[in-house]
Amino acid sequence: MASMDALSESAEMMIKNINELAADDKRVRTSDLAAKTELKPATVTEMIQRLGDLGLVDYEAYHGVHLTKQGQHVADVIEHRFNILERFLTEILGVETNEASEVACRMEHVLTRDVEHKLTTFLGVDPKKESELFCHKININENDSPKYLPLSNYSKGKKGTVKLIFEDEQLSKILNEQGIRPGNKIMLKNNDDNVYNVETDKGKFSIDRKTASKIIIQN
Amino acid sequence: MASMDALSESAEMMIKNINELAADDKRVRTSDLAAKTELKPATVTEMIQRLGDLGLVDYEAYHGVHLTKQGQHVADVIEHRFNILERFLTEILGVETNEASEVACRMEHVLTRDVEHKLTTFLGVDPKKESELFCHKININENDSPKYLPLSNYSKGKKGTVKLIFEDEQLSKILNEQGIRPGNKIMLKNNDDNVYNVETDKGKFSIDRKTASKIIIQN
DNA sequence: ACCCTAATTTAGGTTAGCCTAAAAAATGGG
DNA sequence: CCCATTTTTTAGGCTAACCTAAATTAGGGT
Repeated sequence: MASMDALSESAEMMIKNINELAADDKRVRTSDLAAKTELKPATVTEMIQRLGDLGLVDYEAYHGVHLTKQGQHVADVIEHRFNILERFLTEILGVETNEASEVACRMEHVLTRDVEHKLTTFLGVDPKKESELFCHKININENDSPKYLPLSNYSKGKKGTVKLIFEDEQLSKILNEQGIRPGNKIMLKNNDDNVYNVETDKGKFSIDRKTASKIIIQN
Repeated sequence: MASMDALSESAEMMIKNINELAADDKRVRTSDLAAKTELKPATVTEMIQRLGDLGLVDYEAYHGVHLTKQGQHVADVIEHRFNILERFLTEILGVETNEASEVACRMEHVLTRDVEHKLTTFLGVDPKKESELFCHKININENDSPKYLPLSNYSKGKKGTVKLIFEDEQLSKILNEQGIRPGNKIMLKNNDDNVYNVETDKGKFSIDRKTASKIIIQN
């Protein structure tokens, strides 16, 4: 499989754009790609021919392109990298949307798989969902993740110690009574998008996602 | 001035390497740059001539290069971007050092000023500068003999200024973001044996005792 | 079915960024 | 102070990624 790392930024951008223009499996036309990428049609032709040689697109002269399975995989990876970078820039750093898009669009080409995975974990997306994207499974190593994480980013079964609870005094009091307080042990039993089921020495509790994001745990 | 954004990654890398090889204002030799960049000497010559045309280096045939004021500025920006990216990758994401360096080295060329600043803020003050700040400020204050106490020794209702946070870099970053950082005001609202409820200009937080003991406050 | 237009490709040019090989300049030991 | 060795530059070549202009093909309207 043509390793991603071998692809130039231009090539990756072309694949990304092909993917974004591909409506219900239809072949994407040269002129549409030219418009989207702001390149001249002749340049697009040259590029998609090269991508064809690499087996990333199915190119037929005068009849546009279609991503191959390999090409689709590359597109998925790029798209995911763009999304997490954009989320990081806007949600965590507070960068304005347009600028975040632009920067994410340039950074997406230099992320490694490991950094991508760790950033994803940091942002709180279930890494298992992510791993479906890849043919070969990522080994989700327990001890290579960041040491301090919001409860909302914890994965099922993980245990840790509460370090810090943000913001809400009222809430803090309630959590306190349930044994969720700085210094105490906590374990995330399981969760879905909105509900985090945890266990402390006081028993079992269900916490909503927003609240969970304010509870920092040390593993 | 030649806007940074106009520079290619290669050009920026060359400037970075010139800067790193420049010992006490001496001119940097082509062969040393070739060794460091793993490019051929002929390629280095070509590049530094182009940088010379851009006014970023002072190039004299057969006598190496020296960064101009403009070139030095570019080098400083790149270096700073590299440092914060590397710190983010290692300290926040937990990426292994070698990989963090490599990724930071590729990302440093695509950061905007705004993202650079926001990431810097996110990471907080450079720990080295932090300790300087600590040393300088100790004697500046107060008719009252200033007291330096760990937060864990503070009594209810007492206000003070955070001076130093010990030991834990990871945790330090988190505290930093919440306004618990050297120089900032903090107030202990109340506490029991294990939980310290404090207020800063960023809001209210609960901190465990062990953590509180690492936060030194000046009243 | 044919032609015209729009879409596409080919042909050929440019620049940055790399290379090798050859020429030129610096340098230092006798 | 001279020449042999090392360092640097020049000359010339290559590829990716862009371009324009010209040739080619596709496809719709009559």
